[in-house]
Amino acid sequence: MRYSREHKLETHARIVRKASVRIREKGAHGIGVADLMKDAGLTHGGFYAHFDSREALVIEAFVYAMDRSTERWRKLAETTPPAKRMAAIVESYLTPLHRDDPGHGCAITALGAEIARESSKTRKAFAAKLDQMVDMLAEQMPRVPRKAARKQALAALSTMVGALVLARIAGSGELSDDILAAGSDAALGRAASPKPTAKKTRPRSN
Amino acid sequence: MRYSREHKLETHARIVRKASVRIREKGAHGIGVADLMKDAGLTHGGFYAHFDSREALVIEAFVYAMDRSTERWRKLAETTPPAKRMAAIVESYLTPLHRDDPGHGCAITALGAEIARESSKTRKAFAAKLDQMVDMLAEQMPRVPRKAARKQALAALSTMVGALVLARIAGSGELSDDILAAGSDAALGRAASPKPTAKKTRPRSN
DNA sequence: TGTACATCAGTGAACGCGCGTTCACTGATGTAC
DNA sequence: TGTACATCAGTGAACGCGCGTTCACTGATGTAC
Repeated sequence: MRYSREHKLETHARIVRKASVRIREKGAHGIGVADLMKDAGLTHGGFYAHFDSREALVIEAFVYAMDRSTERWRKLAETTPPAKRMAAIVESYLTPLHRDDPGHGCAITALGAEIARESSKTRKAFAAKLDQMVDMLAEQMPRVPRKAARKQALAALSTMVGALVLARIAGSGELSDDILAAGSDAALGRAASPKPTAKKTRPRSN
Repeated sequence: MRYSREHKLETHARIVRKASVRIREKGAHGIGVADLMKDAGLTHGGFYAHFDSREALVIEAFVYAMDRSTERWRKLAETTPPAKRMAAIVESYLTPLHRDDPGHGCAITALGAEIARESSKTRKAFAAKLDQMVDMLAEQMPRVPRKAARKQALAALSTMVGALVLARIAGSGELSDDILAAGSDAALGRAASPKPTAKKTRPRSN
């Protein structure tokens, strides 16, 4: 063989890694095979030595991005006291930094709506990774029964994803910053209840 | 003129109306000019008698969709007692019906992430309509100061949009229904707080 | 009122371009002897 | 160990196709007289 087995795996991984950034930046259909290969330092002709189709790369790139997010959150949780874990995750998510750099951010926000329209195969790969991510989040809720923890995780993730989508639409002005703040408070149960006269909960210390 | 002035306005409106459905279904780049014109009962050559560019139609179609959503919510609010207005809006939003019919649903969820990547002109048109929608939602919160009402509206809308995105990724199984339920509760402040030992707030009656 | 003309929404062929994919070829390296 | 051969990741030209856009033309209707 011209190159060692390792070399091919490394090249493959590099294409996926670079593509996962560019696809999050430009959308699942926003960048072509030739440009993606160029980003990895190659020419487009070699693409099909690594992937059956463009769609196969999109799936791999998405899975890579989701695994990195989940892993980053797990590490963040490990180095944070249990009671503050969700807050640490939510607050690292709803930042101007994340809003302004979709290429290195959450793949759900960058690609979610688009992927929901892809082939059943692509959507299912996406759904499986989403499920893993929710499980990981649910694990960060100490002393909450598994089912309730998952529900809280789903609610928090919904708010996080929605707030980031809205903030990106709003650009980078005051409205956008307000959205990030409102999303953080809501995801952490700090927001005033929509019932107008409800008092704010004062959580017991733990 | 071959056709009356009215006729042209009607045709224009019909193209926009049909396109707004198809674009929400297929994505901002998911359907071509020829198919969009076909949907309106025309051939593609006539397109540029109505629009400067494809992008101009995308903007009009998006604006149309946002106006319809805002208007529908306003009407729903009018026929609902003040204390139940947000609940009525949220619960009509997070349904399997809405999840499974993006073409007639919320344009933010269907197109948000994609539009955030478009030209500045398109994104700003989007942001202006988002702002209007948030204002309308904030008005549905009786006896809450304007600023707090807007914050609550932003939080609720974030949760609604995020939950619908996640539900669409999840497809139509159990996970998907769980997401809708968790999103509804969270958007209405009914969710348990992420702080594990906090008591649920009992809102004063009003 | 009736007639000749001007208008322009709509048609359908054609354009140039970019895309995903294919293919014959290359040449550095692994492998067999 | 040294040499001849086989492999296959990567190259770059070419393919077919669909897209947004342009354009010459049509013909029903509004308008001027």
